[in-house]
Amino acid sequence: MGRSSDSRSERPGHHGRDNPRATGAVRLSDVAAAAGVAAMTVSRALNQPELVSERTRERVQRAVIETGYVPNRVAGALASSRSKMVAVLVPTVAHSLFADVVQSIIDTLALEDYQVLLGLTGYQMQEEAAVVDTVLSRRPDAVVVAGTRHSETTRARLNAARIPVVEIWDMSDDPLDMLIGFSHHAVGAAVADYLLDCGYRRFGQAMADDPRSHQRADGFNERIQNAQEGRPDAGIQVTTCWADLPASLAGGRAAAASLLAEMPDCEAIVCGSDTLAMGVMVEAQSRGMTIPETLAVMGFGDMSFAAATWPALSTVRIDGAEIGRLTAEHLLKRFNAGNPEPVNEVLDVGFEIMARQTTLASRS
Amino acid sequence: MGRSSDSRSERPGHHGRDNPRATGAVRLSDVAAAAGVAAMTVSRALNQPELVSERTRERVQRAVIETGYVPNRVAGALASSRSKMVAVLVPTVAHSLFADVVQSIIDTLALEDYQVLLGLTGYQMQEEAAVVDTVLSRRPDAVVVAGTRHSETTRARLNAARIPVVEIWDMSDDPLDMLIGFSHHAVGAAVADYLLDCGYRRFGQAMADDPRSHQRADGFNERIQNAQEGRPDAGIQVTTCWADLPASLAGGRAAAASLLAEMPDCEAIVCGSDTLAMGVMVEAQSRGMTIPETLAVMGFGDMSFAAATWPALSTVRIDGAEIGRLTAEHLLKRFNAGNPEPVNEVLDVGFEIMARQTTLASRS
DNA sequence: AAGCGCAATGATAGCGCTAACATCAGCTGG
DNA sequence: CCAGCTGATGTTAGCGCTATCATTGCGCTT
Repeated sequence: MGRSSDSRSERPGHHGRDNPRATGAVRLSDVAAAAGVAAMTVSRALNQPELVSERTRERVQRAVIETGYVPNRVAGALASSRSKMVAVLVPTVAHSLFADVVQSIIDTLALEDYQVLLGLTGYQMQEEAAVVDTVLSRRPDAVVVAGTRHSETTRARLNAARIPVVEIWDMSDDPLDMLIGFSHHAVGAAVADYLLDCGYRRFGQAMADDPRSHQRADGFNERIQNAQEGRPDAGIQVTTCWADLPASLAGGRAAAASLLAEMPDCEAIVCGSDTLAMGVMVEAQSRGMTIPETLAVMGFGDMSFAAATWPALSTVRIDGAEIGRLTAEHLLKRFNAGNPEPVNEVLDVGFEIMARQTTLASRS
Repeated sequence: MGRSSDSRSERPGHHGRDNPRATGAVRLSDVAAAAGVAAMTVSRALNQPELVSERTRERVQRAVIETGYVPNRVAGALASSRSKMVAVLVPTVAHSLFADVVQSIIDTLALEDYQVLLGLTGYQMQEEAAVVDTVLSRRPDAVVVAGTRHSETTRARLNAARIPVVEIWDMSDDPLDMLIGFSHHAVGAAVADYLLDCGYRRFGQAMADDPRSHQRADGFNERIQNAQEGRPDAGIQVTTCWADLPASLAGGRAAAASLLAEMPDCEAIVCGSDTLAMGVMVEAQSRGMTIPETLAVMGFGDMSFAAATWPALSTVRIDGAEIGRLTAEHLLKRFNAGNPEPVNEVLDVGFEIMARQTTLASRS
């Protein structure tokens, strides 16, 4: 059975690598030659194995290992117009909330061999527009973007791309396509309800100066307004301090100092993030104020350290991993259904108030 | 000056979009037609504007806006074998240390319009090998990978790719190419020196069970060994407890409980991360132990909350953002130099012991 | 035995871009 | 007055893969 490669004049020793534009890497055709089949058969054996006989599949597999072939998905994507990439755009990843979402999206998409192109938008719309253009030039199969407030250009470009788009982390009545998030406005309102219920009346707000924090502040303020309209003599007061981005512990300390200067008898400070809340606590404790007796503190995010501060931080829990998982699962479903049409669906994953020790449930 | 498009029989109304494989998106040739130049000229106007006359450049610019053209970099990458993508592989992004590095890499690379393909390797070598193969199939212009311990396949594949590789976050004498990080072993030794210096003798270790933590533990133990050889009667003891991944507050509590059970008179607990350290503190405080008087605690990472715990956590500071920036800058330099040859260089960015309140500088 | 369906494989023609070379006008200098 | 250069632009031929259609061989029906 010695194989006779005698009369094959096609292969003159070097593998056609005399072309100056070739990359030098092993190609599909090299594997095909090694396996003694056509290039197309190798492509199928790798991408739709069920269409290839077992015998051939094995031969191809062996040839792949033998040649050390690493598929070129750039070429594949061009030919098939499916890139198996999902662009994920978040303001920052150096913040555990978004990091959780990203981690969970990547993990879930990896199950079906999709990869993530990560773009950081900062907190500015203009930056977002630029990043959207850049990632769309990679022809991703879908885009995940944090937030619902986009510039007109951004919306137009995303629509023109005719790929699934998932907006996350916010609520909106008018999604571009799929929307998975929670209402920041509702969070603010729920926090207001909770604290009013506890009996607090004189509030400080230490918020980061980004759109989502503004929504939560609005929700909070509206609910406070309502409460006041009911009983004009309730004596409810709110003072707000906007901290610079990115939200930091130092920013929280500064905000607390400013709030306490303006409103020395402040009873509770509502914070835009757990990090700011920690800063507030440090500042208060450094002034000898006891928490929660003299000053209550409320965070946002339920970051890993929140349960471990002393006293343990009351906060609002958001399940970023869940948002990420749902997002990825939705996309995989869409991909497999082969339907790029917008679904115009909204999924509210909600939130949870974690009443711990920095707020007093009933201060008589 | 009405332009006469009379005798041009080439364009029959529809723009050649009858081809079933065309994506329907605006192409370079559409822009070229709109601008009245050749496709190649548009390509140059966008990518090497200095080669095109100002008049033409402006006309092209106008045509791009008019048509809403978004370049197809998949095709561009295939044709030029430069993808303008950098693959970044880290164990996880849901950990502020790595998140800082990733953030900083993305931000810096964005300056020259490079994008990041993010891969998560978990903490397992096998996973890493799979992820490396997947990302290499996208033909990135460089790979950044956390860690220096790779499987043989991984090393072979990275070498075969003939692109710059930067290993980060660890030290090694034998880098694949560029290496930017710090020595975990040295961190362990430095922590041991510091704590011995403070006067501590009976140590617990609460470490996460990953390779880097092992290196730090080894460094710590070796230094302790040395100290003991000098004076055999010093009475130095070390007990170690390995916590499950991912490192969590709860894991820290459990580890502390286990260590204190085994070594009730433990004086100081060295932790694999700030998160574990917080868990240890919570557990200790819940038992009424005072920190640092009864029990000292040392963290690792100097995460944002470390300075804000009560008492403030002594820890080891790593500048992830700096590592990321240096990595990205090195790569940009390599890209511009057009040199894919390995440089075999090692850059140690070091670390800093942050002595705060959970350790006592001189007890006794 | 002819006809059909089906599974497996092959040949061909692009995907949308850019490298490499070709062309062409305008200009210089001997 | 034309070879020789320079700068701007055009033409051609792929990059390495996959969609699509064509081909082949085999078993089954009637």
